[in-house]
Amino acid sequence: MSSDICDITIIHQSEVDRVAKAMASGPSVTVMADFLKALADPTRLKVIQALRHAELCVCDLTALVGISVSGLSHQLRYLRNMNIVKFRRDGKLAYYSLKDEHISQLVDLVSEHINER
Amino acid sequence: MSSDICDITIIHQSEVDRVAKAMASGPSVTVMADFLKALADPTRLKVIQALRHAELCVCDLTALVGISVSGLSHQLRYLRNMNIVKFRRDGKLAYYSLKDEHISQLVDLVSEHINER
DNA sequence: TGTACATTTGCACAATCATTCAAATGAAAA
DNA sequence: TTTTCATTTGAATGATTGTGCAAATGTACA
Repeated sequence: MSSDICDITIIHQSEVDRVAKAMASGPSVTVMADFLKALADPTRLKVIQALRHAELCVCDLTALVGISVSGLSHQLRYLRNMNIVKFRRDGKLAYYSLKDEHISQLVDLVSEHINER
Repeated sequence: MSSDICDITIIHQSEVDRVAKAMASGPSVTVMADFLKALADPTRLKVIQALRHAELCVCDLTALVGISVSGLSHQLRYLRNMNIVKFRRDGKLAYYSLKDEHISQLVDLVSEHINER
């Protein structure tokens, strides 16, 4: 059983309908992809891994991550906008830390997944 | 207490050392980032979400994802290389499915995280 | 064999993005 | 105030990547 819609050939129409309905619930893939994109970068991942162990200022993070100060600052703003990290200012220094525990869980799950192959 | 190394200013040397040591264990951030990158795209996420509900052939996936057949094929190869999906051939059709349960867990965790804000 | 259809592949292009440099801002000390 | 240092911002650039088109491959059927 097959049918044509807008140049797209659908082989199993009923299955497609069923899956399409199931996919409709839950957050949009765009939002999810944007969030995952925030984690899918070596520099940002290093920042997150570092902040799991301590609250750190920008220049200390720079040493740990191995990037220019300004490059790091760009990434920190990115992570701030995505609600992944927060910061507080103490004199001349800005201290960054993780915003909540979800991120740690996710990173752990990814670690496990990679170790298990 | 501060010191200079290669133009990088470290403010809290002992903290940096401690965190650097803690970060050394576990899979490399590059590998983790590559894996996350495979999920951090709306098209690929749609594919994954669809395959969570059924094993599907390429043309059915095309209809569900809303992309050209060749574009989808490129992404499927990508996901295959990353060991995220597998496929079997049945006559002219290629049926794709998720390779293991880790991916589903991860997607669920991301969904939850997004819903909780 | 040749035809028809599903899928893959190679190439090209537009868009996104991570990074650096230079300049600006914030904040404390002199 | 001026100076000094930590951090942020804006602009520019090189690299990566998601996508579609056209051609090639795989597979079954006539």
